Amino acid sequence: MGRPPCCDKVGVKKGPWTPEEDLMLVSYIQEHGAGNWRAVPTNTGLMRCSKSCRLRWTNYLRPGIKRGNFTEQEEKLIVHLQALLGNRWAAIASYLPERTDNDIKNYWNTHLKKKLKKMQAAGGGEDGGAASEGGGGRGDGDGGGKSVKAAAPKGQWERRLQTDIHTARQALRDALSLDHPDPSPATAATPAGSSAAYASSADNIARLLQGWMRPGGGGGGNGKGPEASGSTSTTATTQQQPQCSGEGAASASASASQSGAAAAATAQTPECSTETSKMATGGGAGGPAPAFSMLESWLLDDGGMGLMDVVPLGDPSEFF
DNA sequence: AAGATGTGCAACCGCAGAGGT
DNA sequence: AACCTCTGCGGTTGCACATCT
Repeated sequence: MGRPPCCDKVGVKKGPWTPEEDLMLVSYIQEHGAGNWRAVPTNTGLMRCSKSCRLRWTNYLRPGIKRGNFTEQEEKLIVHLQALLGNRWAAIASYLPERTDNDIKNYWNTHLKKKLKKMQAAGGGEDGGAASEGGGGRGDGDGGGKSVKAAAPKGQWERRLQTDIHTARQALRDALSLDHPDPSPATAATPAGSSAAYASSADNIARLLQGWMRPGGGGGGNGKGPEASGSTSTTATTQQQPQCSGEGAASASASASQSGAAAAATAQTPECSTETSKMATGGGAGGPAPAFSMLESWLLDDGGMGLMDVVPLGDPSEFF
């Protein structure tokens, strides 16, 4: 008996999401929490496949997602991790809690791959670490990925990470030491044009999210945080972050970029931008997943405490 | 100014693993 | 133990926007 399709192909809407659909999805998740995706289309009346809803949420609407403007530091991390882990974007994304695997994957395919190729063509380039590490195995990342795959059962990337942890540490140390502590210039250097593309009319969604994230409960809707399981761990992390509406706006708005609306970026409050920059420098006290500072302290801590010692295997993101 | 080409991003598809019955 | 359903992941595609001629 063949497996039934995840959703009926007939009557299922495809293509870009409209702000209205986003709203419906967000308000549903707000009430019921993320999860049980199967029920989402039925309960919301969305003519979307459950998978599509989940994807939309995890890649886009979920609070705490940073979009565009990859910093140099992030870039290097990605390059190194890709060299180590291959195209295991979800695993890589767990090191960058504010980024989605899709985002990282896209960024790799559109920017980094070319960049590395260029560097290699130029004879190594400044990012020697990545280039050399990637060297043979990189290619399209398949080499690395497959070799790792062969070593361990698929879907058990946490274990593989644990196995690779020493190499990963080394690579991360390289990546971070190559870097200037302040990533912001890279961000600032990015042409405003691209970020403007994220402007949208969906700031109503942003407001919705804002209102949602404010309650002291620490976000995550009803605290269900169903996505906190397994490899979607990044979600759990980001949901704990004190949310800045700007972030929400940025995420919620991208769809709107397709409907060509106005700038939701304006919804960003001054405090929020401060928070955001704090996050960027890893100096954010208290809340916002200072990924890099944590990474750095982890790296600096040579006392033999592995990442996995700190983070329960099932949810590595809690480390951040 | 208009058309052609290139680039980037959001979304879809199919497969595989995990968990439940 | 076997089967079924749901969820997550990675690869790929198509569209919209930007840049160039």
